[in-house]
Amino acid sequence: MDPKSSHAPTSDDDRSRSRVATLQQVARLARVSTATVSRVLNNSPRVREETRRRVLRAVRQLHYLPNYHARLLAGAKTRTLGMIVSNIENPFFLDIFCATEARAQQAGYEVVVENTNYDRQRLLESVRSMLARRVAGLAIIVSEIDPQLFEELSQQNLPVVFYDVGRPGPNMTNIRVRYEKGMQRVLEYLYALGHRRMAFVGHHASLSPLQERRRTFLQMVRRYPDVEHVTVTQADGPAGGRAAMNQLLAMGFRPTAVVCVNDFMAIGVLRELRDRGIQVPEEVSVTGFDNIALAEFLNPSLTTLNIPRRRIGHMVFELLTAPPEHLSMGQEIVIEPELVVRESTGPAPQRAL
Amino acid sequence: MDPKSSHAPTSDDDRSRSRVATLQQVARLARVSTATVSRVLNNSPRVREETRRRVLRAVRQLHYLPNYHARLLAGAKTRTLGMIVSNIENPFFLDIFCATEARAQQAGYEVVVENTNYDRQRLLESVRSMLARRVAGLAIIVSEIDPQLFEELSQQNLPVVFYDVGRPGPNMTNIRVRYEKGMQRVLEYLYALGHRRMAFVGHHASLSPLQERRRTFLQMVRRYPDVEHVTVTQADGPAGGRAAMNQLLAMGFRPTAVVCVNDFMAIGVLRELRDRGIQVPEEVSVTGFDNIALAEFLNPSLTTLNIPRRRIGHMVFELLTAPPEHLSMGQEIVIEPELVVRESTGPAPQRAL
DNA sequence: CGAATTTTTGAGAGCGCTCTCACGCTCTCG
DNA sequence: CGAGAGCGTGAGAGCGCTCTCAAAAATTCG
Repeated sequence: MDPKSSHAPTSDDDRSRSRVATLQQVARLARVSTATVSRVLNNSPRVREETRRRVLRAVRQLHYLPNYHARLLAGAKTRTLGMIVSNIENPFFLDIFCATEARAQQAGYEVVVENTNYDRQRLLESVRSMLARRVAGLAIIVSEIDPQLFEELSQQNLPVVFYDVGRPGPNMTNIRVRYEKGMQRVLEYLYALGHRRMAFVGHHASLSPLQERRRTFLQMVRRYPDVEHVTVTQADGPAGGRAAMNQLLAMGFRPTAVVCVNDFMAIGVLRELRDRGIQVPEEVSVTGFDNIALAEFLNPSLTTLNIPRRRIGHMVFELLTAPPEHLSMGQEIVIEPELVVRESTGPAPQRAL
Repeated sequence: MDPKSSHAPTSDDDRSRSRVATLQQVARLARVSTATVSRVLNNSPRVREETRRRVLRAVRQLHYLPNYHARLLAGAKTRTLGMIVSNIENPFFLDIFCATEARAQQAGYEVVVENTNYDRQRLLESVRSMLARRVAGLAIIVSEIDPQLFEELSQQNLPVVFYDVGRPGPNMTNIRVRYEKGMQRVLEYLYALGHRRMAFVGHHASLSPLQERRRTFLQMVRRYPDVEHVTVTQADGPAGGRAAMNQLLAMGFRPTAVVCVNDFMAIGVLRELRDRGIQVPEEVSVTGFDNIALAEFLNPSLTTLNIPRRRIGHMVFELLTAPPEHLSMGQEIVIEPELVVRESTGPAPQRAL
């Protein structure tokens, strides 16, 4: 607006400069020092009641709001945690985030999330951004991973929690889900029901942890020499699941059981089967993984493996905020998935179609 | 650890102090001034190639990462946007966030979200926290609202976008969905199908914008004097929807159509009906609002009103980052929901049960 | 009532960075 | 060959806050 709004110091009258008030201005208005204002804002008890009131009045009058960055820079301790997830649209990740957030909120912390979309590059960027923010702790709940990451992270003196992809180290905790155990349970269960033609629906084959899951499926299924099997891979999510089921059928493979890498994809598998008039579970059984809240609302409701996301979320918070000596040596927390049987699975059909 | 780690300047040897390197240290190692390091880090072209390399080597050697807070404090412009939502677990909000985030990411911005859980107090806290962070723009996508908010916000010279609950003003844009238009369409549609006993499933009766929706339903339905109707209220989400349907039936009211305030709740309504063996849409029709991605994956798939969340998300980004003169006067963007007919609705049953 | 405490307050030094100036250096050109 | 133009660089002043240290004010007590 003002063409001659120069950068010259406006001396006394600096109202016009920055739109927001500073501690300095509050102090001036309240006729006290900045130290005193700071004390009031931080609830230091060593302030006379009358002074406190005077300061608070000035704060209100100027619509003062402390500058978070200045505060941190000046030495206040952060109460911000960072969390990086692969796909926040997948309820699995979202639930963990929400659980951590709830705990954090309660304890006066904040948590900022970033989404990588299963992109290694973005993971690196996100980590750097979190470090630049000087978060008090960082949770890395992703499926992609980069060896470089460990190096960068171990340099920092920062509590880090990994999910699945990490390895314990100084200040680093890893939460590991015994995926193979879960897979084994599913396969045993399906085999016992008579299934001998199985498909695995996965996503993002290029990422090693996800690759791993596919491998686990293959490994486990080979224990049953009489089981035919096939694996397909699509994008994470219902649409990907649907595409996967489509692809499977297009290949001419007609499984009696479809094992999905997670519930989110299973939603799409279920949908595609219904579209084609294939009955679940009468003709095809479907399983997921995670036990997202939605699983029991689906029609048919989904047989899956439970992963205690709420517990994990809380654990993440505990680990990130624990006094450093508690976790300086690094540890690994192991979680066993439990089979939750619902409507989407049943005995294999008597005769092949 | 070191009991005598005093605050005395450690002169040359300050490696032991802060764990992370500073610009200063990088400058020292590279034998240049801090200004030059800053120039290199900010890709200023006016640096000799050799100097740049020397600096970058020092950066790598020290594992240097700029301190975001110091950077901002020193005058760099923020590339962080804030978004506050009522319930991030509701795909409606999540989709808007993701759409905004995607655009932001692309343009080199970040967006930090906060979740209020429909809590007025938390909304206020979140807004303050965002202001303290000095975000470049703030999107308030919530259903609760506080008159005090407008005052606080209009004080700041900050682009703000409201969804539904705002009113245009200086630097403030409001995105308004013509809810009543949507409701009208649904009711016309259902009426034409012969429905004469309808229920409305809402949530959070205490919040005026949500109250408003219930009121809109009542208002619209009264245009049809021969339609019996009832409204119930539960928590947002599938579980709430289920409880609502349960409550409805427990009241002895047997609707032929259930109009849900959003898709998220409709999921639960569908589930409860199926549990009770009530056929959808043969015996009861169900509608949602929002057209979340899941709607078409449900069984039966959900008739709903589309709200272009992706478009809204992009719009939010545009509005928050537009040059100030473009929106200094405030505007209101109006969105018309469109009916999307799927499987969950059909003609009213011939005779009452 | 003055000394000894205790409580309340202020001055000022940073925190780690950006940015403005001004300076030195290398070129160009009259 | 000297003046002027550019480029590359360094010095240093903040940004808005917290915190230490010491001084000032209030309170207590012999």
